[in-house]
Amino acid sequence: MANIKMADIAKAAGVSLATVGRVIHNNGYVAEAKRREIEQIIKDMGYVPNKMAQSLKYSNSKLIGHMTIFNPNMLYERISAAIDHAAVKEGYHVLTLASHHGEEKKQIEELIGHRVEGIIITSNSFINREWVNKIIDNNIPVVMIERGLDIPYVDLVLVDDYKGAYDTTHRILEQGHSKVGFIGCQLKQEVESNRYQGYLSAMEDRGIPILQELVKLKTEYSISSGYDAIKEMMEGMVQPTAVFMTSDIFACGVLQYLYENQIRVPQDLGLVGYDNTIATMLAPPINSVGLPYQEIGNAAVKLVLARKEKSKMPAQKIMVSTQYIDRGTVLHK
Amino acid sequence: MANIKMADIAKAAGVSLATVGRVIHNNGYVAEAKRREIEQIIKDMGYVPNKMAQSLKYSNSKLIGHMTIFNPNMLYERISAAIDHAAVKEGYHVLTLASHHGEEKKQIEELIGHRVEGIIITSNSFINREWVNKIIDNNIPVVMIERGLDIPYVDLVLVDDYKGAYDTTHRILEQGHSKVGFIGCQLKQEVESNRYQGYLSAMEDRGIPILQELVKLKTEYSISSGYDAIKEMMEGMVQPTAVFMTSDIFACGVLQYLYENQIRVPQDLGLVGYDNTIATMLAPPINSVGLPYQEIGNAAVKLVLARKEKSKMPAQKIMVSTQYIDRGTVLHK
DNA sequence: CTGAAAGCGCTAACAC
DNA sequence: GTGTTAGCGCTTTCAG
Repeated sequence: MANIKMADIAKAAGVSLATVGRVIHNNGYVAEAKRREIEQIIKDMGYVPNKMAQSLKYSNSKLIGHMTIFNPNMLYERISAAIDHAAVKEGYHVLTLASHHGEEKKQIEELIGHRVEGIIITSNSFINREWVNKIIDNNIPVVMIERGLDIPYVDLVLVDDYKGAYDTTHRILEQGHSKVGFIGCQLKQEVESNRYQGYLSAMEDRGIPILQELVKLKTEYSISSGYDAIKEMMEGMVQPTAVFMTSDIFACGVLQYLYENQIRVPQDLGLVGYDNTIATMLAPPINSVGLPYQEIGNAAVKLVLARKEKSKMPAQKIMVSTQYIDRGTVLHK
Repeated sequence: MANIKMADIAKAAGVSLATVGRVIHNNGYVAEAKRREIEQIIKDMGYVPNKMAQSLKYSNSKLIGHMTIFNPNMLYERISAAIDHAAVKEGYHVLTLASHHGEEKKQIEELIGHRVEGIIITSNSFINREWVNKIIDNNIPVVMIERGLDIPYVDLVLVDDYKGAYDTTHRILEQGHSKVGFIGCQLKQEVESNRYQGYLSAMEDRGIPILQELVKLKTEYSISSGYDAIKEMMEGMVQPTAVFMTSDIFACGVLQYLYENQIRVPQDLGLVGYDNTIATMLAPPINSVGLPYQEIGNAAVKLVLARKEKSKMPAQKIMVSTQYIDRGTVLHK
């Protein structure tokens, strides 16, 4: 009762492969009685078409590759889920490879080997042009999410981080705060500098001077970086009345420091995170800048499939907007 | 420059398919010069063997299916990553389908269609015997993680939750606490009743009466359930001095309530969570009962591959142990 | 209305 | 040392 193939059905029904095929695909003419009989046999024997054989025949795998990197916060999980969801809607499945840095090249070969019809790369800072070009050379569409390289024919799904940071900072300022701290990551990529620029511009547009003591750029997104950053700030010369962080993961460390030192949120200090992943789990749940995960997943899959059709169309860039989630952790001053 | 196949290499090198095959698989005799030449051509043309064709030929897909359910905490992510890791070590890839309840049947058909060589089902409470049997009928090994059904030939990777809960409760009691609260989920499956029983037994073994006011069994694992549970407890007749929760996600809600009410951890109340996923992110980071994720992933993959060889061996059951992670959130009383 | 047969890309047994 | 060929499971055109 295992590994039934079309031929088994055909034999059992005393017909040819072609007839079974017609029944399965509901096309061509098959005598009604025979059709019903064959359908019954298929059900009884539990036959399921072999996708590998189909793929080989059609020269399409109905597979999309997703490369991502393990992430301290839950971005990866959210986007992965969104891509899965979007892909299934289009009749595709996703082969996800979550890499530890260093395995990228092998992974790309695996995906090409599987003849995936597109590769989505999420927020990977380590991918290099050479590998991406290898994918392109294989005529496989590449879509990069959140962190993109400017490569011909590589489509991008980007988050409007500048606006996200600007608007958020602006809101905090409108609440009457002026000592607004910033905790972010070093400016090695656009994501980081966009968020930082958004903060700077919003401050400047209000004519509020930037105090270097209130700006902390750490080397990595981590709980301890958040802890260290807020500690430095609070023990420094100037104390913030509100802090904007470019990741919820920073907020974890920040809240741990504040907890130890009995500094209350939002009474003593206002807080806003980014990504809106962990924000809701914290005590207190904090305001955060949310990304439209499903929209990102849909866009990425759409771009992959579009480029399959027209591989030489100019690179598309889809920009999605963030949404400010207000949980009351910034008080009016 | 796209979709190179063996025949292209053969033609470019002026040799037959067989010779190219020998070079690729490094077997048989090929003149050294020719071998080198062909290797160069393969590299230049960026040829990567088509796994679908190989799979069809070998009748093996080198794919393992993983079915999981979206989970409020991060269990899914952790186990998924561990399985991926273990599978790759064995030369397999994982097709992960994270279901929203209701799609299970279709998903199983997809996996069978892909001729996966095994299916791992993680902590899914909704899967039913009929579907699992359909998989077995297709001669595909099934391994269930954390929540298993007692079905012939279905291997299980279980967590020793009874011991995890017993030991944890025991430790808390040894710290001098006696009013130890319990926040868990309704006892619909073994996981839940094992954890509850562990708590009960540890209490009883110490001769400490169970106070119903200190036991809260909620309908779901969620932040708000944790919040409600602790609220009920703290506003009730008897207050706990420490609380054991069967999931870190409960701890989120608990800490939110405590924060609002200025109840300090661990000074006013001791706290221990479960899963050790979110525990480290909280303020304060709390003690938690950790699962050996990589061990679970390894075991699941090992069982799948073993059963591929001997499909009729009696069902195996691998029991893994939890580990208490102490972050100091239970004080000596 | 139904069947025969070619071919998707690859492997390996067999022949030279 | 190297080439020819059958066949993995499926689809589909072309003949009947």
